[in-house]
Amino acid sequence: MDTTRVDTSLDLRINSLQNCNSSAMDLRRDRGGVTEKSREVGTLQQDVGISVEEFRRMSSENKKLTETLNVVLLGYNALQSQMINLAKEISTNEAMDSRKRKFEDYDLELWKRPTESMKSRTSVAYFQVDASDTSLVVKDGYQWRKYGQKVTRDNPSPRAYFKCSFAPSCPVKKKVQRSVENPSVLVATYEGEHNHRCPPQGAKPASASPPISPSSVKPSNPNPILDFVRCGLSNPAMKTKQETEVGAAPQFLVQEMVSSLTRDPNFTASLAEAISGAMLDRSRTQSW
DNA sequence: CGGATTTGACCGGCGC
DNA sequence: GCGCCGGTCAAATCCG
Repeated sequence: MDTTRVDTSLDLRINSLQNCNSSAMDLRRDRGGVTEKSREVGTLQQDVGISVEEFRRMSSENKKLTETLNVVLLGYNALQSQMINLAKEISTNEAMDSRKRKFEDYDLELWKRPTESMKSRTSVAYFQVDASDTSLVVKDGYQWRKYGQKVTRDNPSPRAYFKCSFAPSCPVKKKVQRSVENPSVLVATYEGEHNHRCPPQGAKPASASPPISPSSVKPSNPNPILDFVRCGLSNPAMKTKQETEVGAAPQFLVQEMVSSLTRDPNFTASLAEAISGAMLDRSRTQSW
């Protein structure tokens, strides 16, 4: 985008304002004398004429800028739809086992229907812990009762199963397992929604810190996993961090997709080409 | 002693 | 039908 034009117009606006101000000051200073006044009126008329002309020029520039912005927005929308189509293709065509495929279809569904999916009952959170810490306890504001532990096939570290301590009145469950990629990270999968507020903090010691950003956990993960925490909102100690994650869930998904796409040199080149092409076409058709 | 945790057994879904 | 696997149950054990 041609930013120099914007800067010029702004400067002109400032200069014209300065002219007006100085003229008004001069008028106040030279109250006596008709010839002085008539000379001043002539100067003011000149200033007004210049200002109207500048105003027209600025309006014209604004119009051009608005049109350019529309072109950029159209390109953005086209790229966004291409991104969604690409995500669909990847999820359906890639050769992977059925479980992983199901998971990605679920992710795609989240992408397509974010508002409905945000109401879904499964969520994932990541907790930074000491790699030597073998306990699978995370500090998420709620009290849990462990009811099982299993070693799963895809992860050598055991998976712990927890129920909310308010069960059976509260049906929420969670699974906690150490990340395969990063042993110092616990992955907590929550199922269901709490129908009560968080118990007071300090009731039960826990080893892990509050949830952390997944982008700092899985920098090499090419497949973004929806990460948000719905519980703990009523707990002031947890509120700031977790509210951020809840609100930023769709934003995080977008950021992950953008970052994974920008890691792709082909996509970056295509994007740069598309934008520069659009800009060049625009500048050719417009008489700047 | 009561609540929480551990751990082996059991169950159901799914693929072959 | 069988085996695999994830999830759950429940008796045993631990701990404050």
